[in-house]
Amino acid sequence: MSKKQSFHHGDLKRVLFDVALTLLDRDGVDGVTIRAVAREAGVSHGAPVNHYRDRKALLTALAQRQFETILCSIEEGLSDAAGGSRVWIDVFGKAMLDFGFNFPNRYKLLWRGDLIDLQDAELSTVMDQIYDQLCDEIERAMPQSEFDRDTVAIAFWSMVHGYLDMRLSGMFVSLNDKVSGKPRDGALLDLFKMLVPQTLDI
Amino acid sequence: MSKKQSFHHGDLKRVLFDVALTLLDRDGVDGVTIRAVAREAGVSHGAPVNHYRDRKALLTALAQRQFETILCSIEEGLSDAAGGSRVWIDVFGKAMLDFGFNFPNRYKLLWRGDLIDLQDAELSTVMDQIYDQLCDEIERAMPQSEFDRDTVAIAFWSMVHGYLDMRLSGMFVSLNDKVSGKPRDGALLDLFKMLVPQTLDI
DNA sequence: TCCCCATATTGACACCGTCCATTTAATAGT
DNA sequence: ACTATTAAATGGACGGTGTCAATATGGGGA
Repeated sequence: MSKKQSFHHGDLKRVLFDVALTLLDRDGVDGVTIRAVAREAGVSHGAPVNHYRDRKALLTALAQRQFETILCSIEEGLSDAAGGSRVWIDVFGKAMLDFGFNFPNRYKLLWRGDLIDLQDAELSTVMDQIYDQLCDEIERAMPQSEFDRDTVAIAFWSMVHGYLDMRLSGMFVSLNDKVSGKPRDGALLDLFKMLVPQTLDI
Repeated sequence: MSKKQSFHHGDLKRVLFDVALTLLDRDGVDGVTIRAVAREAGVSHGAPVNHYRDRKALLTALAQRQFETILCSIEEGLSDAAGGSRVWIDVFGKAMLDFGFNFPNRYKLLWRGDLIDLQDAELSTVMDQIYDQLCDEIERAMPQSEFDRDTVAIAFWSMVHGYLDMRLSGMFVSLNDKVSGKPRDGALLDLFKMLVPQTLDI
């Protein structure tokens, strides 16, 4: 049996993870500090090191889990709407945009290469899975085109991520006032969806 | 005349700015700390507050200057290559990509909405100038299209920024190995350039 | 039952940003 | 020319952070 549970605190690792996620949502990544997490979990500031080597390891675990969630959301969307050739744009786009707008702090963490460990095996695995899935769908949708899958995938992901990053960092708000509420969430996807098929002969 | 120069240190404000920029390039934004800048400038850690209210003010000044540089680069590019209807894609794209790859730490600072003051008047002014210039060129290139200027501008800027952000944060490197050196710098621009004119009837 | 060892505690160190009282010295006013 | 004003620089303090090391604790395997 051996419930793999420590002595002092049930399993502290899970508690630390959950607390960290709560703090991330509430205070942003700056609020996810080793000491704050420990405080909120009711343990001393030195306790977490037994479960997460350092802050970067904790944040990496958080990020990895979020990528997993996104991947699930994508797979779910793909299986639901199996069909048309341009579905991948909606599925991937919706998965990313929904996640980003619903959990801005979690989304922003995903791209803080300075705070998470990009060499982490589990993290890069799930990122690869998302990217490969995207490429597969593109390949399936347009077998032969003048641009290879990678270029289309990167262009698409770049646009979606760039849009989210600019929106979530508050840049658009401070740009021209005209832009503030301008881009209907799906506008960019509509644009990309109309652009790609016509030129890349799907 | 009153050369507007302080007593102890020539003009410390300029020195602080220059030192901060050097540290930014060398150590990233995390290295641009009030105390480090003061140390490098040879003054006490309390001195900078007389010229920059706090760290955010210093970083905002840095960011504002970089946007100015980019704007100049764009205007220069536009006046040089006055002509074709798709020039704006190359000019804006090249300006952003060149700046981003040449000064990755400076570029990344521009989008750290948590570290700079987005309400700053001078900062938002120059950001508006860049955005307006982009919209003007789009308007000039395609007077009537089904998508308004703002949508095209945001789509384009989103793609360029997203690409840069993902490259500079090291994400692509850790993604699929196939992607590592894959996207030739101009590939995305070529893609966008080929996409837009065909659909949006320039 | 007893001992081992993973886990938790506590304290230390070196940073950081920010505020404060104090000292400095350049300039303005007489 | 001398003084008063005032902006600018100093040094110390406070509370916060990450990380490390020494110590205490107690559950499970022998």
